[in-house]
Amino acid sequence: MITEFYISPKEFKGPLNLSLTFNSGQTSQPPWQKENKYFQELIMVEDKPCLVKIRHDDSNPENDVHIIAESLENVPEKSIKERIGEIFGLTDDLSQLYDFLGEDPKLAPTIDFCQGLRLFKAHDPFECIVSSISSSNCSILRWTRSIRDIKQKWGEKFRFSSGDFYTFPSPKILGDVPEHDLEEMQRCEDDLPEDYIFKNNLKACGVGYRAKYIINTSRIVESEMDMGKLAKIKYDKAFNTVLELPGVGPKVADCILLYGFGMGEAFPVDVWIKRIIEHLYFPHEELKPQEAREFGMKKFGDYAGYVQLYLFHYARKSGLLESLRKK
DNA sequence: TTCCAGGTAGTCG
DNA sequence: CGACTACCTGGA
Repeated sequence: MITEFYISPKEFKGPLNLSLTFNSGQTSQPPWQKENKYFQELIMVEDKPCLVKIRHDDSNPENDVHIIAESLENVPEKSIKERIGEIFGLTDDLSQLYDFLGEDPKLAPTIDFCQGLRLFKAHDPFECIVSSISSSNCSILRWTRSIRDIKQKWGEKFRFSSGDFYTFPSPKILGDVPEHDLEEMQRCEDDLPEDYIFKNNLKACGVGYRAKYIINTSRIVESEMDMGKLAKIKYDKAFNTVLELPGVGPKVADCILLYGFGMGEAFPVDVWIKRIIEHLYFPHEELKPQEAREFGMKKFGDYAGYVQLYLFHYARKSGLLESLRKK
């Protein structure tokens, strides 16, 4: 069953640039698959699998956002629209954000570089947790490939007119997956051909030493972490909670809370954000990551997540990033 | 071919 | 507590 509708830009505040939002390297989950002019992904709406295709002609901010959703069961348009709004931050008031950025001479230049860039939230918090762990000390190319492989191997497959799509596996399933070739072999029956290639294990997805973090994190999420509760508690408490997961340090914790749980006051500090903050605000000092995080949270408050996003994209496009490369 | 980027966990003082 | 380093993979 197909649901098709439009969202008028009058329904949200400030501009939207959908391609920019997808391609700004945000660490929540892999970007959606592009087909023709549509970005598409399988998401759960009211617990029902739904292939959502979204398109926006970014050249004109007056244009409507076009949505085509394909589902096996009936899913109300209103629910799909709400999910889209959450995921692409359509309820975020960018005009207000730009007023805030404009007040700080260090941040004002980011506005022109990032028109319509919005926080791209995860559609599945657990996928976001695993993505964030996989992304640590790792290139975007590599961890997105890993997540794609994990979905194909252990997710549930759904067939749509434009192809097969997979859900991200549940914590229960992922917590019980073999860590590496040896473990997969030990679990198998003995009558395998000599040249059998083991590939149904986590390390075969290219996650490296993070495989055991992912498995142990899955088990904790499955047995003792209430994701629904996590979404409702305050940022500070949530931060300390997710910090306890193996493979989750301060940077990954903040990515999980920002992208997976929509906590805009999180300020994820990677090596680049640290260098950018030093360059802009502490030109003759070297900060520790923790100090950069505290500075950002205090100075940017509820906008911290957006400031991080805007600073990084601005630095990348303006050439600042290149000039800050190692030292 | 070797080298290196990139957060976290573990170890040492 | 702070400082230092091993960890895995793939792209340069």
